[in-house]
Amino acid sequence: MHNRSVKPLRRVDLARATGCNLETIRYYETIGIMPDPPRTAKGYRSYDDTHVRRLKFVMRSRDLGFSLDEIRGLLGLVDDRSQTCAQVQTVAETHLADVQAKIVDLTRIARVLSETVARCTGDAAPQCAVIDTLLDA
Amino acid sequence: MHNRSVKPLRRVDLARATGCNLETIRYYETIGIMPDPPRTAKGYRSYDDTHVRRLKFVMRSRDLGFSLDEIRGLLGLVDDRSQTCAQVQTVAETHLADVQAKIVDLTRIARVLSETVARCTGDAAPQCAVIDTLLDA
DNA sequence: TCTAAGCTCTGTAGTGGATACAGACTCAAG
DNA sequence: CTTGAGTCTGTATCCACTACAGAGCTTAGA
Repeated sequence: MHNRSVKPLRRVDLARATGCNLETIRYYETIGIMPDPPRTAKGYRSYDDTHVRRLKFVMRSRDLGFSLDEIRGLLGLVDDRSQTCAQVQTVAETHLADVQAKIVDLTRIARVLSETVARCTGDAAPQCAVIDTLLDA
Repeated sequence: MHNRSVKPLRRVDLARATGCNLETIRYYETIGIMPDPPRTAKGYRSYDDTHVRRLKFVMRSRDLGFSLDEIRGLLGLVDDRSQTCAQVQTVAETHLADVQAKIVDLTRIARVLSETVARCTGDAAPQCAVIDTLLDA
């Protein structure tokens, strides 16, 4: 195993390494998603590889639509490695069901919208199929 | 034309007639989506049919996922009846494109999630396909 | 007539998930 | 020694609501 010490990362470096917004890092620290990092003598945050990995985990989870609360749960399961798989599976399956419900909703909305827009004349008339749909009970 | 005067509606009556939350009505008034209604001598809001129709319009629009800003635009086009159809069509088409983009996103997310969950053993093992997916770069 | 339920009013705070900005400070390269 | 890029903190803003406190009013029934 190599033992050369690695240069600590500044906040902007962590942001660049992960693609995360600079301010969001601080936000994640205040709400406990990311740990309070060690500080330099002057009070500057000092990150390392573990922070990069954890933040990437958070961002991939957000990208898959997990809420910060769900991510807190997932991180807890990652940190405390016991009985992991079944519990994680439950969280993921619940989330998947939410996502699928949202897709159903949006699909209905898209259908109504495109049917309605299709009835538009598109001219300068004051009458409009979209407005009619929205006005009709 | 009938000319019998109609009993004015209280806030709770408007809420019940439309299915809108009580507080949301006041919110829509403060942000200008709904007009400031006339008041009784004691300062109570007094609504009529026009408010019911307008609020129903707003709620159907929200149901179709239009933002309050988009709804403000649609209401403007409803109120000021000139050149309506083409403009409304543009708003609706833009919104439809947004919705379709969201569906694509969520579909990708659902695919990743279900593929990942399918690899779960579901047992008490500390190793988990979901976590692996989230950890892997 | 009295009472109790059920409304009304206002202002303000909280939600989630960030993002932005002010104002002061520090660090590194040229 | 200057300049630009970074740091720090606290606080405000966004969307679309929702909730609550604490006061006042109205109305139906006993």
